[in-house]
Amino acid sequence: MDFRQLTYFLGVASELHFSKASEKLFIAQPALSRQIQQLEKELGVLLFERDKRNVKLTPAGEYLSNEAQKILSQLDNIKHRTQLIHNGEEGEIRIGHPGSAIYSVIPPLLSALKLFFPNIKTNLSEMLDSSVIEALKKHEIDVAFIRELHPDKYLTAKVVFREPFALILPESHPINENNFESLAQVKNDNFILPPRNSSSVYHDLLLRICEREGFLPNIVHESNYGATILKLVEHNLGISVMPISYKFSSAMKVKFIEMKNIPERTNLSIIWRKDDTNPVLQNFLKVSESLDFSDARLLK
Amino acid sequence: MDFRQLTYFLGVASELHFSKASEKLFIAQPALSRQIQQLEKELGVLLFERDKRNVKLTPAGEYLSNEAQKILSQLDNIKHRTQLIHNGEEGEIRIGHPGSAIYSVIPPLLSALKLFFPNIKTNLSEMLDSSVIEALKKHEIDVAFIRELHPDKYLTAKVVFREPFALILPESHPINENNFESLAQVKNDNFILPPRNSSSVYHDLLLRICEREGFLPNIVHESNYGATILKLVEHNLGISVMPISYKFSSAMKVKFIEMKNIPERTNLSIIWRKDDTNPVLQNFLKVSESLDFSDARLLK
DNA sequence: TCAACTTATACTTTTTAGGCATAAATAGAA
DNA sequence: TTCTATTTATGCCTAAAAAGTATAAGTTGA
Repeated sequence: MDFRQLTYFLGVASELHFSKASEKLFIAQPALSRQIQQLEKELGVLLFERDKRNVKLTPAGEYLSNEAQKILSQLDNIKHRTQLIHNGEEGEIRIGHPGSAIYSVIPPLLSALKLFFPNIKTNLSEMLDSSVIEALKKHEIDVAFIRELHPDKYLTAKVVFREPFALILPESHPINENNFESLAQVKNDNFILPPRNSSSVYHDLLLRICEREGFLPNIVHESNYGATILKLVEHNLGISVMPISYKFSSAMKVKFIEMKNIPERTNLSIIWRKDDTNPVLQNFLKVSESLDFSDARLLK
Repeated sequence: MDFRQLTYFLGVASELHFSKASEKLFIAQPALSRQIQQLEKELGVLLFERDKRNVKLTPAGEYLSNEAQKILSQLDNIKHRTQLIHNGEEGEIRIGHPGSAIYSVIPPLLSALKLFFPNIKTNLSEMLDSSVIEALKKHEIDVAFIRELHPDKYLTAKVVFREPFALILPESHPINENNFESLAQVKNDNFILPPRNSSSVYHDLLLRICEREGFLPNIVHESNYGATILKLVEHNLGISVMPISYKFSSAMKVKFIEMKNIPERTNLSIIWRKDDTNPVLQNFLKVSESLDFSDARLLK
């Protein structure tokens, strides 16, 4: 039994006339008769009752006709969806990202993705930089946003977004936007940062600036998550340095003082497996390239 | 695309190795390679990523693999069920019958059918003799039980059950099993019967016997349905004559006096379209032939 | 009884699938 | 680095299957 025979069978079943059906199917009548005979022989089932004048479906033929119709239309659907997947228009992409990306690149990116590829589903996993590489290599995610780059033979990364740092202070702190000039002003404050091993950017930045300003910061608390750090600052347990985009993340009572006058910026890079040919990933990368993640657009 | 190609595709998809798959599929490796290429070309979709060393499914191939598996197993199922229908082991048979048959042949027949052909469904329609012929010819039913035979070119009928008549009397009536001898004893009673046009057996029977006994019955009520007639008798509105099997039909307060001493019997025949080749019907007829609808078994 | 119509069969041609030999590419061993 | 083993792809030929043409055979209705 093959699809051709089923199609022929449906042709005869709908015409109930071999000659007419053969015309519609663009084959000769004897060829059609023989294919039907063959199908009947293979199944061991009489599908049509025919005399020299009339053709009608047997109950088994009736059943097969309904089912064959269904299965052929299913098959069309499968073909079509297979093609969509091939073109990367349908499927899922699993994205790893630091918590902060939720306040910057992710919303516009998902909007654009939805616009151009409405049938691509996304699966977002918030994860620390330290987990991203492993998750990619284990195929647990397909693409990620990451702050720090570790060049890797099997991965490609590309900076998509740069943003300045902000000094995070409790509301009661004497420093404010107007009187802030340099980090030296808070050299006696306690600092709260992510642990060095999970994300070195803050440490390195802080240490670099402090060094420039001639002091060594006193780190008193550590936490992996931005929201936790903000909460600790709010409760007067210390001050911090974070990417400015966290400003839009919550309604905590802390001050964000953008450090415009220092050259350091935090990069957000997109990273994926170099050899990943998944068309959904390719489309995801295209969309992300097409977007201009300028500070202006994201931070207003 | 045909089933062969899908089967080959599934073979490669499960082995992820063309040479091994070709062995399992009992064809040469180049033939397999070419069939897969052909499938890919027809779909316009790369199904496998292959270098000279490794073969793996693309996302589209992954999808197709799942779907193809489903559709091929569906197809197996369809083949199987088509064969069952061909053998008359699956399907539905629509049965027309007089109300009285529910109290005689139908229960043992349905039990036997269930036993031998558990996948045949039945659809019972109670109908008057007068509707049966038309319903059969309109293909509204496939087989029927009928009391009166009207020989018909397109129908075949066969007597399956004979039963004696009973005189139906209200409980208060002076005649009883012991003192009943002949219908002449009730020649002055009022009779309740089905209308002549819908079922002549009762009329004809009654008239024949009465004629023999030398009187003309007084028919005062008519009703098509046995239960109605019984109710009217119960309420003392007259007496009736009905097949003895109604005795087991209800708990109405009426007396059934079997008229053993008269030769007349009512026949119940099975009737179907002579040219109906529906295998379910054939099996139904076989089962019904295999049963012995003797009075003894049914009326105890 | 014959003409018209419809499906089936016989035979031939065309198309497609499959087999064999081998090329091409690559990983891993020597 | 070179060679060998392994694996998929390609070229070419053969075999099988499908489709075409002509026509037989059976049936209906004029």
